[in-house]
Amino acid sequence: MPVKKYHHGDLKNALIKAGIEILSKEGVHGLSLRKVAQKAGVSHTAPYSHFADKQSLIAAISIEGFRTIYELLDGVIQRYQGKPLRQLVEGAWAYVQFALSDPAHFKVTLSSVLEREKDYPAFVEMSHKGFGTVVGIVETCQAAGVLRPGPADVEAISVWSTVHGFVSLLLEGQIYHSILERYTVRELLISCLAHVTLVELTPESYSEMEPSGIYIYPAISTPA
Amino acid sequence: MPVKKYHHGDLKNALIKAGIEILSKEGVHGLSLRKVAQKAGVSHTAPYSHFADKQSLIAAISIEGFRTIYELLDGVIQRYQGKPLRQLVEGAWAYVQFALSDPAHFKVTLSSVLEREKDYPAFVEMSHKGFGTVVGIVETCQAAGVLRPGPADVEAISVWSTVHGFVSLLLEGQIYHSILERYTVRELLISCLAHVTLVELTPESYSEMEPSGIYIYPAISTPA
DNA sequence: ATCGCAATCTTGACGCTGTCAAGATTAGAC
DNA sequence: GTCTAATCTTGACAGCGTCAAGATTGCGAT
Repeated sequence: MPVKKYHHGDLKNALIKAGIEILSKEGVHGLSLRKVAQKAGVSHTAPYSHFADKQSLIAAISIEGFRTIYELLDGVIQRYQGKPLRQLVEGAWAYVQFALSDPAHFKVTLSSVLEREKDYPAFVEMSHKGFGTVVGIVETCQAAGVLRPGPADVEAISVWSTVHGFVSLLLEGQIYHSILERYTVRELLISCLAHVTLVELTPESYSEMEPSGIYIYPAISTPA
Repeated sequence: MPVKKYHHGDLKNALIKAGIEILSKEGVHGLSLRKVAQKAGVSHTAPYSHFADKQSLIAAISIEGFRTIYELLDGVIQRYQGKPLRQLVEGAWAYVQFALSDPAHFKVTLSSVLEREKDYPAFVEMSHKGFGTVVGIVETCQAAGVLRPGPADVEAISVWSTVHGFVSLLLEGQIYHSILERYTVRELLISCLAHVTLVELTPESYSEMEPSGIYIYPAISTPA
């Protein structure tokens, strides 16, 4: 633990971390390179030794977002070995949880402030890794008769589109009180997922068989 | 047609129009109040006579986006009277077309740069109107046995989530070449929609019965 | 008709932003 | 121990959103 050196030692990661924190607290609007630098205790141009420009820092933050999603999904797969439907539902739920617990980070990661993804191969790689995990869950579900047969990547797009669309609309306030008064977010998610599954899936039928969910992110209560 | 007066006459709408154009050409990053003002031929603070701040202009631009979506959906309903499945598929397709033809405007409209929607009642009203149209299509489809029975607004969320999620992932580059090489965007959309419908729906079965589609927005070819 | 007011638009300024140029500091290879 | 490249700082610039003050003008009341 160095006290105060000219060379920071691990400034790059410190900047990414500072950026994610500012994003969480102040939203995408409050994220500036100068504030990130200040938070890391360096001058306002120090970031340029590690990032070509602001976009490049944002790309790094997006990568961390995808890494989080990947790790959440991977954790779900481990936790529900041999239970394809649970992997599907809880994987989707973990995705929603992440989005609701850190909306700004989620938006930056997937609703991307980031143009020209092609310039950031590390970003592409990590997002591929995340998609690959979804495909894996889909394949497991197909083998178990939970999802339709067919090309797993195409099926994965349908599944991911549903979940991602739902959480996007939710974050953008496009799902209104008149609905959120009657149903919890989890029930609505399951209602969406019920369309893609071959087996019967309702909030009631699923909740009967589910254990108390333990998640990294605290449950977000439905706004009244 | 006034030539050049001190008072513009219809500056508010001119600013909205200029904003949408800049958005289309330069993306959300290139949208600044000063540039919008310049494009409308007024000084850099003139917009403040019509909009409280930048957010307020963006809200107006979002409203126009929702209006466009609403009109597209309404046009589809008119064009396919008595054909619920077509209303569903072509409505979704129109949504995708708008998003692909003007990604920045679509993103601003629905992936919203706009926080605190509550401060913009006109925005809320127009987005409600759009959602109401979706609910209408859903009800028609339910009556025809094309969609599952149940609360139409909940079903509408599932449908809209699927379509919106698909187009969002597409715009963010999250649907990869390995898939887009094999399928057109329209086929992938229909594949997603097939999950929500009760009737059989495949790109092949649907395309056999579809007329050559005429749309306001030109078809976007699938990137090779 | 014109007076006066309120709406509209301009000029000027402020602090904040991303980015570039030039120089200071230091870690690590030889 | 010296040299070099990586790292960080200081200073500057234009563009941004926004506020304050003042100029211009359309329009209703008189």
